[in-house]
Amino acid sequence: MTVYSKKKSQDSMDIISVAIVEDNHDIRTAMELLINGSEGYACVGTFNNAETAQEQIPHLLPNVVLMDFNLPGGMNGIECIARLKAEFPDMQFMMLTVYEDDDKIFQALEAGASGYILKKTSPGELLEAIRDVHEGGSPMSSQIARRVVAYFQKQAKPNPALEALTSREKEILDQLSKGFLYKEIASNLYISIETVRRHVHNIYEKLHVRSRTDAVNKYYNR
Amino acid sequence: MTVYSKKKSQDSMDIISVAIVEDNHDIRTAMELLINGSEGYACVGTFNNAETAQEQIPHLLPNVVLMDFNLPGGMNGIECIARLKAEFPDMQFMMLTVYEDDDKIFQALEAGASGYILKKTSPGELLEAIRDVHEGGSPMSSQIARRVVAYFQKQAKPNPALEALTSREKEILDQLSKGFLYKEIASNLYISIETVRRHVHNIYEKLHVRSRTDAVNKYYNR
DNA sequence: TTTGCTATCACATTTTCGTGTTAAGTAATT
DNA sequence: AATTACTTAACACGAAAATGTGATAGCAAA
Repeated sequence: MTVYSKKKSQDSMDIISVAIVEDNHDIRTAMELLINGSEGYACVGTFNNAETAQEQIPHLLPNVVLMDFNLPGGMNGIECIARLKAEFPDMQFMMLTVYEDDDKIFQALEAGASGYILKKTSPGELLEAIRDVHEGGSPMSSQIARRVVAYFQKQAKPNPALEALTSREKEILDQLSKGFLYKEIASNLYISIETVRRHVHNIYEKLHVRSRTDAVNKYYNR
Repeated sequence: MTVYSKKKSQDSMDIISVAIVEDNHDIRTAMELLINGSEGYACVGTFNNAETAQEQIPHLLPNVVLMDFNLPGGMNGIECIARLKAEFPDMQFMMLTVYEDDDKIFQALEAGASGYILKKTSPGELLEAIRDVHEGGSPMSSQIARRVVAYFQKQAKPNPALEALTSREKEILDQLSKGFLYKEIASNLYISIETVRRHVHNIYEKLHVRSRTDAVNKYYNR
Protein backbone atom coordinates (compact mmCIF):
# COMPACT_ATOMS: atom_id res chain seq x y z
CA MET A 1 0.00 0.00 0.00
CA THR A 2 1.50 3.31 -1.07
CA VAL A 3 0.86 6.52 0.69
CA TYR A 4 0.51 9.78 -1.10
CA SER A 5 2.58 12.09 1.03
CA LYS A 6 0.84 15.38 0.66
CA LYS A 7 2.21 18.27 2.61
CA LYS A 8 -1.20 19.62 3.33
CA SER A 9 -1.91 20.71 6.87
CA GLN A 10 -5.18 18.79 6.84
CA ASP A 11 -3.50 15.64 7.95
CA SER A 12 -4.81 12.35 9.29
CA MET A 13 -6.63 11.71 6.04
CA ASP A 14 -4.03 9.36 4.75
CA ILE A 15 -1.67 9.37 7.67
CA ILE A 16 -2.52 7.53 10.84
CA SER A 17 -1.78 9.71 13.84
CA VAL A 18 -0.60 7.81 16.86
CA ALA A 19 -0.08 8.64 20.52
CA ILE A 20 2.02 6.53 22.85
CA VAL A 21 1.53 6.12 26.58
CA GLU A 22 4.42 4.15 27.97
CA ASP A 23 6.60 4.80 30.98
CA ASN A 24 9.76 3.06 29.81
CA HIS A 25 11.85 5.69 28.07
CA ASP A 26 13.68 3.33 25.72
CA ILE A 27 10.60 1.55 24.51
CA ARG A 28 8.70 4.80 24.13
CA THR A 29 11.46 6.41 22.09
CA ALA A 30 11.97 3.32 19.98
CA MET A 31 8.30 3.19 19.08
CA GLU A 32 8.19 6.89 18.35
CA LEU A 33 11.13 6.56 16.00
CA LEU A 34 9.59 3.55 14.34
CA ILE A 35 6.29 5.29 13.76
CA ASN A 36 7.72 8.59 12.61
CA GLY A 37 10.17 6.77 10.38
CA SER A 38 7.43 4.87 8.58
CA GLU A 39 5.43 6.27 5.73
CA GLY A 40 1.78 6.70 6.50
CA TYR A 41 2.27 6.97 10.25
CA ALA A 42 2.87 9.95 12.50
CA CYS A 43 3.48 10.01 16.20
CA VAL A 44 1.75 13.10 17.50
CA GLY A 45 2.48 12.65 21.18
CA THR A 46 4.25 10.49 23.72
CA PHE A 47 3.52 10.32 27.43
CA ASN A 48 5.15 8.58 30.32
CA ASN A 49 2.12 8.64 32.59
CA ALA A 50 -1.65 8.39 32.38
CA GLU A 51 -2.45 11.76 33.89
CA THR A 52 -0.59 13.78 31.28
CA ALA A 53 -2.01 11.61 28.52
CA GLN A 54 -5.47 12.17 29.92
CA GLU A 55 -4.92 15.88 29.71
CA GLN A 56 -3.19 16.18 26.35
CA ILE A 57 -4.81 13.53 24.18
CA PRO A 58 -8.12 15.41 23.97
CA HIS A 59 -6.21 18.20 22.21
CA LEU A 60 -4.18 15.94 19.94
CA LEU A 61 -7.04 13.64 18.92
CA PRO A 62 -4.86 10.86 17.55
CA ASN A 63 -6.42 8.08 15.51
CA VAL A 64 -4.77 5.39 17.53
CA VAL A 65 -3.41 5.29 21.06
CA LEU A 66 -0.87 2.69 22.14
CA MET A 67 -1.25 2.07 25.83
CA ASP A 68 0.94 0.37 28.37
CA PHE A 69 -0.57 -1.39 31.35
CA ASN A 70 1.48 -0.28 34.32
CA LEU A 71 2.07 3.42 34.55
CA PRO A 72 3.50 5.54 37.33
CA GLY A 73 1.04 7.54 39.37
CA GLY A 74 -2.49 6.78 40.42
CA MET A 75 -3.95 5.83 37.07
CA ASN A 76 -3.16 2.70 35.13
CA GLY A 77 -3.57 2.17 31.42
CA ILE A 78 -6.95 0.48 31.71
CA GLU A 79 -8.53 3.37 33.52
CA CYS A 80 -6.94 5.81 31.13
CA ILE A 81 -8.49 4.00 28.18
CA ALA A 82 -11.88 3.79 29.86
CA ARG A 83 -12.01 7.54 30.41
CA LEU A 84 -10.79 8.56 27.00
CA LYS A 85 -12.95 5.99 25.22
CA ALA A 86 -16.03 7.34 26.98
CA GLU A 87 -15.29 10.80 25.66
CA PHE A 88 -13.95 9.81 22.24
CA PRO A 89 -15.67 6.62 21.13
CA ASP A 90 -14.04 6.70 17.69
CA MET A 91 -10.54 6.80 19.03
CA GLN A 92 -8.89 3.40 18.76
CA PHE A 93 -6.89 1.97 21.61
CA MET A 94 -4.40 -0.81 21.49
CA MET A 95 -2.87 -2.38 24.55
CA LEU A 96 0.83 -2.91 24.17
CA THR A 97 1.98 -4.89 27.12
CA VAL A 98 3.85 -7.90 28.41
CA TYR A 99 0.93 -9.42 30.26
CA GLU A 100 -0.94 -12.41 28.98
CA ASP A 101 -3.27 -13.09 31.94
CA ASP A 102 -6.95 -13.46 31.27
CA ASP A 103 -7.83 -10.79 33.79
CA LYS A 104 -5.73 -8.10 32.20
CA ILE A 105 -6.89 -8.98 28.72
CA PHE A 106 -10.57 -8.85 29.63
CA GLN A 107 -10.17 -5.68 31.63
CA ALA A 108 -8.54 -3.99 28.67
CA LEU A 109 -11.19 -5.12 26.22
CA GLU A 110 -13.99 -4.08 28.55
CA ALA A 111 -12.38 -0.70 29.05
CA GLY A 112 -12.52 -0.15 25.31
CA ALA A 113 -9.27 -1.43 23.87
CA SER A 114 -9.78 -2.96 20.46
CA GLY A 115 -6.36 -4.48 19.99
CA TYR A 116 -4.13 -6.32 22.39
CA ILE A 117 -0.61 -7.10 21.36
CA LEU A 118 2.53 -8.04 23.18
CA LYS A 119 5.64 -5.92 23.38
CA LYS A 120 7.68 -8.68 21.85
CA THR A 121 5.81 -8.11 18.59
CA SER A 122 8.09 -7.21 15.69
CA PRO A 123 8.19 -3.61 14.37
CA GLY A 124 6.61 -4.63 11.11
CA GLU A 125 3.74 -6.40 12.82
CA LEU A 126 3.28 -3.47 15.18
CA LEU A 127 2.83 -1.08 12.26
CA GLU A 128 0.46 -3.51 10.64
CA ALA A 129 -1.51 -3.81 13.86
CA ILE A 130 -1.80 -0.04 14.14
CA ARG A 131 -3.20 0.16 10.63
CA ASP A 132 -5.42 -2.79 11.35
CA VAL A 133 -6.99 -1.33 14.46
CA HIS A 134 -7.44 1.98 12.66
CA GLU A 135 -9.33 0.23 9.88
CA GLY A 136 -11.74 -1.51 12.20
CA GLY A 137 -9.97 -4.71 13.03
CA SER A 138 -8.93 -6.13 16.38
CA PRO A 139 -5.36 -7.22 16.04
CA MET A 140 -4.27 -9.77 18.58
CA SER A 141 -2.14 -12.86 18.58
CA SER A 142 -3.99 -16.12 18.20
CA GLN A 143 -2.91 -17.05 21.73
CA ILE A 144 -4.66 -13.97 23.06
CA ALA A 145 -7.63 -14.74 20.85
CA ARG A 146 -7.83 -18.20 22.37
CA ARG A 147 -8.25 -16.71 25.82
CA VAL A 148 -11.09 -14.62 24.58
CA VAL A 149 -12.69 -17.57 22.84
CA ALA A 150 -12.30 -19.69 25.97
CA TYR A 151 -14.38 -17.09 27.77
CA PHE A 152 -17.27 -17.79 25.43
CA GLN A 153 -17.00 -21.50 25.90
CA LYS A 154 -16.93 -21.10 29.65
CA GLN A 155 -19.99 -18.88 29.53
CA ALA A 156 -21.83 -21.50 27.58
CA LYS A 157 -21.64 -24.32 30.05
CA PRO A 158 -23.10 -23.83 33.51
CA ASN A 159 -21.51 -24.67 36.82
CA PRO A 160 -21.09 -28.45 37.09
CA ALA A 161 -22.22 -28.23 40.72
CA LEU A 162 -25.67 -27.43 39.36
CA GLU A 163 -25.81 -30.90 37.87
CA ALA A 164 -26.13 -32.30 41.36
CA LEU A 165 -29.45 -30.54 41.78
CA THR A 166 -32.69 -32.34 41.08
CA SER A 167 -34.99 -30.86 38.48
CA ARG A 168 -37.28 -29.54 41.15
CA GLU A 169 -34.36 -27.93 42.92
CA LYS A 170 -33.23 -26.29 39.72
CA GLU A 171 -36.73 -24.95 39.32
CA ILE A 172 -36.63 -23.51 42.81
CA LEU A 173 -33.18 -22.03 42.22
CA ASP A 174 -34.41 -20.38 39.07
CA GLN A 175 -37.20 -18.77 41.06
CA LEU A 176 -34.72 -17.72 43.72
CA SER A 177 -32.55 -16.15 41.06
CA LYS A 178 -35.47 -14.05 39.89
CA GLY A 179 -35.85 -12.60 43.35
CA PHE A 180 -39.17 -14.14 44.35
CA LEU A 181 -40.07 -14.39 48.00
CA TYR A 182 -40.57 -17.86 49.40
CA LYS A 183 -44.29 -17.25 49.56
CA GLU A 184 -44.29 -16.25 45.90
CA ILE A 185 -42.32 -19.31 44.90
CA ALA A 186 -44.70 -21.47 46.88
CA SER A 187 -47.63 -19.91 45.11
CA ASN A 188 -45.97 -20.11 41.69
CA LEU A 189 -45.19 -23.79 42.06
CA TYR A 190 -48.31 -24.73 44.01
CA ILE A 191 -46.48 -26.02 47.05
CA SER A 192 -46.24 -24.86 50.64
CA ILE A 193 -43.71 -22.37 51.93
CA GLU A 194 -42.28 -25.07 54.13
CA THR A 195 -41.47 -27.17 51.11
CA VAL A 196 -39.80 -24.22 49.46
CA ARG A 197 -37.70 -23.79 52.56
CA ARG A 198 -36.77 -27.44 52.49
CA HIS A 199 -35.69 -27.27 48.85
CA VAL A 200 -33.74 -24.11 49.41
CA HIS A 201 -32.00 -25.75 52.31
CA ASN A 202 -31.02 -28.72 50.16
CA ILE A 203 -29.86 -26.45 47.36
CA TYR A 204 -27.65 -24.49 49.73
CA GLU A 205 -26.17 -27.69 51.01
CA LYS A 206 -25.39 -28.97 47.54
CA LEU A 207 -23.91 -25.70 46.38
CA HIS A 208 -22.06 -25.12 49.65
CA VAL A 209 -23.48 -21.67 50.18
CA ARG A 210 -25.32 -20.04 53.03
CA SER A 211 -27.31 -17.31 51.38
CA ARG A 212 -29.59 -16.65 48.47
CA THR A 213 -27.23 -14.22 46.81
CA ASP A 214 -24.36 -16.68 46.90
CA ALA A 215 -26.56 -19.39 45.44
CA VAL A 216 -27.67 -17.12 42.63
CA ASN A 217 -24.08 -16.16 41.96
CA LYS A 218 -23.20 -19.82 41.57
CA TYR A 219 -26.22 -20.28 39.36
CA TYR A 220 -24.84 -17.63 37.04
CA ASN A 221 -21.35 -18.99 37.34
CA ARG A 222 -19.70 -16.09 39.12
CA MET B 1 -11.67 -40.20 27.25
CA THR B 2 -9.15 -39.02 24.72
CA VAL B 3 -7.19 -42.16 24.18
CA TYR B 4 -5.24 -42.41 21.02
CA SER B 5 -4.10 -45.80 19.86
CA LYS B 6 -0.39 -46.50 19.97
CA LYS B 7 0.27 -46.63 16.28
CA LYS B 8 -1.69 -43.49 15.72
CA SER B 9 0.08 -41.42 18.32
CA GLN B 10 3.36 -42.29 16.74
CA ASP B 11 2.75 -40.79 13.35
CA SER B 12 0.55 -37.95 14.59
CA MET B 13 3.42 -36.55 16.57
CA ASP B 14 4.65 -34.30 13.82
CA ILE B 15 1.84 -34.64 11.34
CA ILE B 16 -1.40 -32.88 11.97
CA SER B 17 -4.34 -35.08 11.05
CA VAL B 18 -7.28 -33.19 9.63
CA ALA B 19 -10.89 -34.05 8.86
CA ILE B 20 -13.06 -31.96 6.59
CA VAL B 21 -16.83 -31.55 6.82
CA GLU B 22 -18.02 -29.60 3.79
CA ASP B 23 -20.86 -30.29 1.41
CA ASN B 24 -19.46 -28.56 -1.66
CA HIS B 25 -17.55 -31.16 -3.62
CA ASP B 26 -15.11 -28.81 -5.29
CA ILE B 27 -14.12 -27.02 -2.12
CA ARG B 28 -13.87 -30.26 -0.20
CA THR B 29 -11.63 -31.86 -2.79
CA ALA B 30 -9.49 -28.77 -3.17
CA MET B 31 -8.87 -28.62 0.56
CA GLU B 32 -8.14 -32.31 0.74
CA LEU B 33 -5.58 -31.98 -2.01
CA LEU B 34 -4.04 -28.96 -0.37
CA ILE B 35 -3.70 -30.69 2.98
CA ASN B 36 -2.45 -34.00 1.65
CA GLY B 37 -0.03 -32.18 -0.61
CA SER B 38 1.56 -30.25 2.23
CA GLU B 39 4.26 -31.62 4.47
CA GLY B 40 3.21 -32.05 8.07
CA TYR B 41 -0.47 -32.35 7.26
CA ALA B 42 -2.66 -35.35 6.51
CA CYS B 43 -6.32 -35.42 5.63
CA VAL B 44 -7.73 -38.50 7.31
CA GLY B 45 -11.33 -38.08 6.29
CA THR B 46 -13.75 -35.94 4.33
CA PHE B 47 -17.51 -35.78 4.79
CA ASN B 48 -20.28 -34.07 2.94
CA ASN B 49 -22.76 -34.13 5.82
CA ALA B 50 -22.83 -33.84 9.60
CA GLU B 51 -24.37 -37.24 10.31
CA THR B 52 -21.63 -39.24 8.64
CA ALA B 53 -18.99 -37.04 10.23
CA GLN B 54 -20.62 -37.60 13.61
CA GLU B 55 -20.36 -41.31 13.10
CA GLN B 56 -16.88 -41.60 11.61
CA ILE B 57 -14.84 -38.91 13.37
CA PRO B 58 -14.85 -40.80 16.70
CA HIS B 59 -12.96 -43.57 14.93
CA LEU B 60 -10.58 -41.31 13.06
CA LEU B 61 -9.77 -38.99 15.96
CA PRO B 62 -8.26 -36.23 13.85
CA ASN B 63 -6.35 -33.44 15.55
CA VAL B 64 -8.27 -30.76 13.73
CA VAL B 65 -11.69 -30.68 12.12
CA LEU B 66 -12.58 -28.11 9.50
CA MET B 67 -16.30 -27.49 9.60
CA ASP B 68 -18.67 -25.80 7.22
CA PHE B 69 -21.76 -24.06 8.52
CA ASN B 70 -24.56 -25.20 6.27
CA LEU B 71 -24.75 -28.90 5.69
CA PRO B 72 -27.42 -31.04 4.07
CA GLY B 73 -29.61 -33.06 6.40
CA GLY B 74 -30.90 -32.30 9.87
CA MET B 75 -27.68 -31.31 11.55
CA ASN B 76 -25.70 -28.17 10.86
CA GLY B 77 -22.03 -27.62 11.53
CA ILE B 78 -22.57 -25.91 14.89
CA GLU B 79 -24.47 -28.82 16.35
CA CYS B 80 -21.97 -31.25 14.95
CA ILE B 81 -19.16 -29.41 16.70
CA ALA B 82 -21.07 -29.22 19.96
CA ARG B 83 -21.61 -32.97 20.08
CA LEU B 84 -18.11 -33.96 19.10
CA LYS B 85 -16.52 -31.38 21.39
CA ALA B 86 -18.46 -32.73 24.34
CA GLU B 87 -17.06 -36.17 23.71
CA PHE B 88 -13.56 -35.17 22.62
CA PRO B 89 -12.59 -31.97 24.38
CA ASP B 90 -9.06 -32.03 23.01
CA MET B 91 -10.15 -32.16 19.40
CA GLN B 92 -9.80 -28.77 17.75
CA PHE B 93 -12.50 -27.36 15.55
CA MET B 94 -12.21 -24.59 13.06
CA MET B 95 -15.15 -23.03 11.30
CA LEU B 96 -14.49 -22.50 7.64
CA THR B 97 -17.36 -20.54 6.24
CA VAL B 98 -18.51 -17.53 4.29
CA TYR B 99 -20.58 -16.01 7.06
CA GLU B 100 -19.44 -13.00 9.03
CA ASP B 101 -22.54 -12.33 11.12
CA ASP B 102 -22.17 -11.97 14.85
CA ASP B 103 -24.75 -14.64 15.55
CA LYS B 104 -23.00 -17.34 13.58
CA ILE B 105 -19.62 -16.43 15.01
CA PHE B 106 -20.81 -16.56 18.60
CA GLN B 107 -22.77 -19.74 18.07
CA ALA B 108 -19.70 -21.43 16.66
CA LEU B 109 -17.46 -20.28 19.49
CA GLU B 110 -19.96 -21.33 22.12
CA ALA B 111 -20.33 -24.73 20.50
CA GLY B 112 -16.62 -25.24 20.90
CA ALA B 113 -14.95 -23.97 17.75
CA SER B 114 -11.58 -22.42 18.50
CA GLY B 115 -10.87 -20.92 15.10
CA TYR B 116 -13.10 -19.09 12.69
CA ILE B 117 -11.82 -18.30 9.26
CA LEU B 118 -13.40 -17.37 5.99
CA LYS B 119 -13.38 -19.49 2.87
CA LYS B 120 -11.71 -16.74 0.94
CA THR B 121 -8.59 -17.29 3.06
CA SER B 122 -5.53 -18.19 0.99
CA PRO B 123 -4.21 -21.78 0.98
CA GLY B 124 -1.07 -20.75 2.80
CA GLU B 125 -3.00 -18.98 5.53
CA LEU B 126 -5.36 -21.92 5.84
CA LEU B 127 -2.50 -24.29 6.51
CA GLU B 128 -1.05 -21.84 8.97
CA ALA B 129 -4.40 -21.56 10.72
CA ILE B 130 -4.69 -25.34 10.99
CA ARG B 131 -1.30 -25.52 12.65
CA ASP B 132 -2.19 -22.57 14.81
CA VAL B 133 -5.41 -24.03 16.15
CA HIS B 134 -3.63 -27.32 16.73
CA GLU B 135 -0.99 -25.57 18.82
CA GLY B 136 -3.50 -23.86 21.06
CA GLY B 137 -4.21 -20.65 19.22
CA SER B 138 -7.45 -19.25 17.93
CA PRO B 139 -6.87 -18.14 14.39
CA MET B 140 -9.34 -15.60 13.13
CA SER B 141 -9.18 -12.50 11.00
CA SER B 142 -8.95 -9.25 12.87
CA GLN B 143 -12.40 -8.34 11.54
CA ILE B 144 -13.84 -11.42 13.19
CA ALA B 145 -11.85 -10.63 16.31
CA ARG B 146 -13.40 -7.18 16.38
CA ARG B 147 -16.87 -8.67 16.54
CA VAL B 148 -15.84 -10.76 19.47
CA VAL B 149 -14.24 -7.81 21.20
CA ALA B 150 -17.32 -5.70 20.59
CA TYR B 151 -19.29 -8.30 22.48
CA PHE B 152 -17.16 -7.65 25.54
CA GLN B 153 -17.60 -3.93 25.28
CA LYS B 154 -21.34 -4.31 24.98
CA GLN B 155 -21.41 -6.59 28.01
CA ALA B 156 -19.39 -4.08 29.92
CA LYS B 157 -21.74 -1.14 29.84
CA PRO B 158 -24.00 -1.29 32.84
CA ASN B 159 -27.64 -0.55 33.29
CA PRO B 160 -28.23 3.19 32.84
CA ALA B 161 -30.38 3.12 35.98
CA LEU B 162 -27.17 2.51 37.88
CA GLU B 163 -25.99 5.95 36.84
CA ALA B 164 -28.54 7.43 39.21
CA LEU B 165 -26.69 5.90 42.14
CA THR B 166 -24.10 7.85 44.02
CA SER B 167 -20.62 6.39 44.14
CA ARG B 168 -21.18 5.31 47.72
CA GLU B 169 -24.37 3.57 46.75
CA LYS B 170 -22.64 1.75 43.92
CA GLU B 171 -20.07 0.62 46.40
CA ILE B 172 -22.78 -0.72 48.67
CA LEU B 173 -24.52 -2.42 45.75
CA ASP B 174 -21.30 -4.08 44.76
CA GLN B 175 -20.97 -5.46 48.26
CA LEU B 176 -24.58 -6.60 48.15
CA SER B 177 -23.92 -8.40 44.90
CA LYS B 178 -21.10 -10.34 46.51
CA GLY B 179 -23.46 -11.69 49.14
CA PHE B 180 -22.06 -9.86 52.16
CA LEU B 181 -24.25 -9.42 55.21
CA TYR B 182 -25.12 -5.91 56.27
CA LYS B 183 -22.79 -6.20 59.21
CA GLU B 184 -19.99 -7.31 56.93
CA ILE B 185 -20.60 -4.43 54.55
CA ALA B 186 -20.61 -2.05 57.50
CA SER B 187 -17.31 -3.43 58.67
CA ASN B 188 -15.80 -3.46 55.18
CA LEU B 189 -16.70 0.16 54.56
CA TYR B 190 -16.17 1.37 58.13
CA ILE B 191 -19.71 2.61 58.64
CA SER B 192 -22.57 1.52 60.87
CA ILE B 193 -25.14 -1.08 59.98
CA GLU B 194 -27.79 1.57 60.13
CA THR B 195 -26.03 3.52 57.43
CA VAL B 196 -25.81 0.43 55.29
CA ARG B 197 -29.53 -0.03 55.74
CA ARG B 198 -30.18 3.53 54.74
CA HIS B 199 -28.10 3.20 51.59
CA VAL B 200 -29.73 -0.08 50.68
CA HIS B 201 -33.08 1.53 51.13
CA ASN B 202 -32.12 4.38 48.81
CA ILE B 203 -30.68 1.96 46.27
CA TYR B 204 -33.89 -0.07 46.22
CA GLU B 205 -35.86 3.09 45.72
CA LYS B 206 -33.71 4.27 42.82
CA LEU B 207 -33.70 0.88 41.13
CA HIS B 208 -37.38 0.29 41.82
CA VAL B 209 -36.80 -3.06 43.45
CA ARG B 210 -37.81 -4.54 46.76
CA SER B 211 -35.20 -7.18 47.42
CA ARG B 212 -31.53 -7.77 47.38
CA THR B 213 -31.69 -10.33 44.60
CA ASP B 214 -33.61 -7.97 42.33
CA ALA B 215 -31.09 -5.23 42.97
CA VAL B 216 -28.22 -7.54 42.14
CA ASN B 217 -29.97 -8.67 38.99
CA LYS B 218 -30.26 -5.08 37.87
CA TYR B 219 -26.66 -4.54 38.78
CA TYR B 220 -25.71 -7.34 36.40
CA ASN B 221 -28.09 -6.08 33.76
CA ARG B 222 -30.54 -8.94 33.72
C1' DT C 1 -29.57 32.13 52.85
C1' DT C 2 -32.05 28.64 51.42
C1' DT C 3 -32.48 24.49 49.07
C1' DG C 4 -31.08 20.00 47.69
C1' DC C 5 -28.11 16.05 47.80
C1' DT C 6 -25.25 13.04 50.36
C1' DA C 7 -23.69 10.51 54.32
C1' DT C 8 -24.25 9.33 58.72
C1' DC C 9 -26.69 7.23 62.95
C1' DA C 10 -30.85 5.65 65.81
C1' DC C 11 -35.28 3.13 67.26
C1' DA C 12 -39.28 0.13 66.58
C1' DT C 13 -41.82 -3.31 64.21
C1' DT C 14 -42.71 -6.80 60.88
C1' DT C 15 -41.37 -10.00 57.62
C1' DT C 16 -38.29 -13.09 55.59
C1' DC C 17 -34.61 -16.22 55.81
C1' DG C 18 -31.59 -20.08 57.42
C1' DT C 19 -31.39 -24.15 60.22
C1' DG C 20 -32.81 -28.32 62.83
C1' DT C 21 -35.87 -32.02 63.32
C1' DT C 22 -39.42 -35.10 61.99
C1' DA C 23 -42.22 -37.64 58.76
C1' DA C 24 -45.40 -39.39 55.03
C1' DG C 25 -46.11 -40.75 50.16
C1' DT C 26 -43.99 -42.02 45.71
C1' DA C 27 -40.91 -43.89 42.40
C1' DA C 28 -37.05 -46.25 41.00
C1' DT C 29 -33.51 -49.67 42.18
C1' DT C 30 -31.60 -53.59 44.23
C1' DA D 1 -39.00 -56.87 50.18
C1' DA D 2 -35.85 -53.58 51.33
C1' DT D 3 -33.30 -49.62 50.14
C1' DT D 4 -32.56 -45.25 48.30
C1' DA D 5 -33.72 -40.78 46.43
C1' DC D 6 -37.11 -37.17 45.64
C1' DT D 7 -40.98 -34.40 46.84
C1' DT D 8 -44.00 -32.92 49.87
C1' DA D 9 -45.24 -30.90 54.53
C1' DA D 10 -45.16 -29.04 59.42
C1' DC D 11 -43.25 -26.74 63.77
C1' DA D 12 -39.87 -24.02 66.24
C1' DC D 13 -35.97 -20.82 67.04
C1' DG D 14 -32.88 -17.19 66.20
C1' DA D 15 -30.69 -14.27 62.91
C1' DA D 16 -31.07 -11.21 59.24
C1' DA D 17 -33.39 -8.22 56.31
C1' DA D 18 -36.99 -4.99 55.17
C1' DT D 19 -40.02 -1.12 56.43
C1' DG D 20 -41.12 3.32 58.46
C1' DT D 21 -39.82 7.35 60.73
C1' DG D 22 -36.83 10.85 62.68
C1' DA D 23 -32.51 13.40 63.21
C1' DT D 24 -27.73 15.66 62.45
C1' DA D 25 -24.21 17.39 59.54
C1' DG D 26 -21.32 18.76 55.41
C1' DC D 27 -21.20 20.71 51.01
C1' DA D 28 -22.43 22.79 46.78
C1' DA D 29 -25.57 25.02 43.87
C1' DA D 30 -29.33 28.27 43.35
